Amino acid sequence: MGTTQLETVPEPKYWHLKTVLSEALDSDFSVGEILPNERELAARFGVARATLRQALEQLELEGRLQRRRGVGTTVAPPRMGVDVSTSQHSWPGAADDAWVPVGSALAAPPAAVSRMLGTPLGDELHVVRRTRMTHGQPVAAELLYVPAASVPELPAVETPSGQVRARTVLRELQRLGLEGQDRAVELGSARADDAKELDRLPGAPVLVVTTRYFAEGRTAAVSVATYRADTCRLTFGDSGDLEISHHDAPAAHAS
Amino acid sequence: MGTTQLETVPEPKYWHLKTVLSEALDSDFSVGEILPNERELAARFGVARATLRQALEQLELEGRLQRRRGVGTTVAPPRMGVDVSTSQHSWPGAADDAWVPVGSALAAPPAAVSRMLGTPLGDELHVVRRTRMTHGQPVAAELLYVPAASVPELPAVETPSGQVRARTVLRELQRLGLEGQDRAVELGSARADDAKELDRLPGAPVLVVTTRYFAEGRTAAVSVATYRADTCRLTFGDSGDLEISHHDAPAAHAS
DNA sequence: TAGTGGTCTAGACCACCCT
DNA sequence: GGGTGGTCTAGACCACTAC
Repeated sequence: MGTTQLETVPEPKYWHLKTVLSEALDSDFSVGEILPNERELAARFGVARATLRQALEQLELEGRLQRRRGVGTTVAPPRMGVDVSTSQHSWPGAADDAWVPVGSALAAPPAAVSRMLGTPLGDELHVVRRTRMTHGQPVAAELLYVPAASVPELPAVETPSGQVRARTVLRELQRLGLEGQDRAVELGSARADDAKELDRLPGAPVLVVTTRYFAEGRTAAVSVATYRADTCRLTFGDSGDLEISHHDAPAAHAS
Repeated sequence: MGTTQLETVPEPKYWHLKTVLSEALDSDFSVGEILPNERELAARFGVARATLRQALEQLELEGRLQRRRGVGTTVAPPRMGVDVSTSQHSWPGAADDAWVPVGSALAAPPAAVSRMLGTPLGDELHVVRRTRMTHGQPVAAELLYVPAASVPELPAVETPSGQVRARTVLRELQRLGLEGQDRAVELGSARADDAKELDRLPGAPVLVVTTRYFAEGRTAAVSVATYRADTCRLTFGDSGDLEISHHDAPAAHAS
C-alpha cells in the first residue's frame, strides 16, 4: 500500500462531513436516537448550516437518518425488505396482499399510462387508489388504472366513488384471466398527494414501480406504485430476509 | 360563509418553479437542447440562484435534465429501459451480457457482503469489477464478490490482477452449477470510484441492485451493481420496450 | 480566458410539533 | 412559546470545459 495520492483533489466539505457523521452514527448512536439539532451540529463542525444540511440530506437519502420538521433528526432503522416479486400470478387485490384500497374515481390518466393501455389520450377510466402498509407504516401509495373495457360488468354510473367502489373495481378485475405481467423500477419524486399518503414532504425521493397486467391479449390494467425510497428495499424473489446495512460501507476496490 | 380558502398553503417557490420549468421543457424545448445558464434563469424568475438550483436538482433527479459542470444544463432524453430480469439462469459473464470486465483483486468485502456470503468478517476474497454499457454509455458499475471456495481451481497467487484475472475468475465461476439467485433494489448514492466509472459526481443518486447467486446449497457469490438513477429504468420481465415519460405528468387523483 | 455548474457562507423568516 | 427542520436570499469563490 504505497502512499499514492497527491493533494490533488480537495474533497468537498459536505462529502467529508457525511463520512465523519456516518462513522459517528455507526459507533456512537443507536437506532431511534435523536441527533443534536442542525444549528448546533453546524457550529460543532465549524461549517455553515447549509453545508451541514447537504451532508444530512445525503445520509437521509441513503436511509441512515430520518428528519421530521418540528421534531428533530433521528437515526433510522435498517431499510425494510418489501417483496415486489412478480411471480404470483394474480390480480391486485386478490389474496389481500397488504394493500388497502382507499378510494376510486373516474379520471383521465397521464399520457404515459394512456400509451401503455392503448386508450385514447384524455379518455377517462377507473382509477383506484391503494396504500401498502408494512409494520404499521405506510410504505407505498399506488394508482391502479383500469379501462372500462376490462371491467365490463361494472355499472357505468359513478355513485359510491369511495372505498366501496374501489373494492368493486378490484373484485370485477378478478373475473379476467391474468395472462402475465411485467414490472419496471425507476427513481422519482413524490407528488404532493402521494407524499401526504406516505407521510413525507412533496418531492421526497421514491421508487416508482410500474406494472402492466396482461389479459385477453392486451394490457388490461396498469399500476403505478411509489415506494418510500428512504425506508424501503424492494426485493425480487425470496430475498426478503436479506440484510444489507449500507451501500457506502468501506468497500473493496478492484483495480 | 363561502370562505373558499385560497392559498392557505403557500407552495414552496422551488416547487412551483419546478412545475413551471417542467411544462416549459415539454412545450418549448427538445431533447439535447441547452437551457439558459443558472444565473440568467434565476434572474428571469426573480429568485435566488440557490432556489432555482433546488428546482433543477429535482428535475435532474427525475431524469428530465442533465447538468455538466463547465458545460451547461441540457434536456435529457427519456430514461432507457435496462433489463435486470433474473430469469436467465446463468452466472455473470456467461453469454456476455453487456457487462465488460474491468479488473479484479483480492480484498476484504464490506460487512454486509460478508454476512450474505457467510465468510468471516475481514476475510479476503476475489472482487471483480465490471461495467455495463448501453448505447455506448456506461449505465452501471458492479463489484462482484467471489469467495475463494467458489473458485477452487483458481491459483491462489495474485499475479495478473487486472482485466485478465477478472476474466479468469468469471470463467472459473461457470464451473459451478447455478441453483438460483435473488435480487434487491434500493436507492443509494454513488461512491467516488463508482461515480467516476459512471461519469457522475460523487454522491449522485444510484439504484443499487444486490444479487445473491446460490450454488452447492449456499450463497456462492454476491454482486452489488450501481445503476445511474437519472438515466436508467430497471425492467423486470419483457417490458424492455415500455415507454414511460415522467412519473410527474398530470395525474388523475382518486379520492 | 470566459463561461458554466458546484460549493460555501451568514444571515433571515416560515411551518410545524411539542408542552 | 420555544425549539425543530424547511425555505430563501445575496453574495463569494472554486473546478471544470471549451475556445
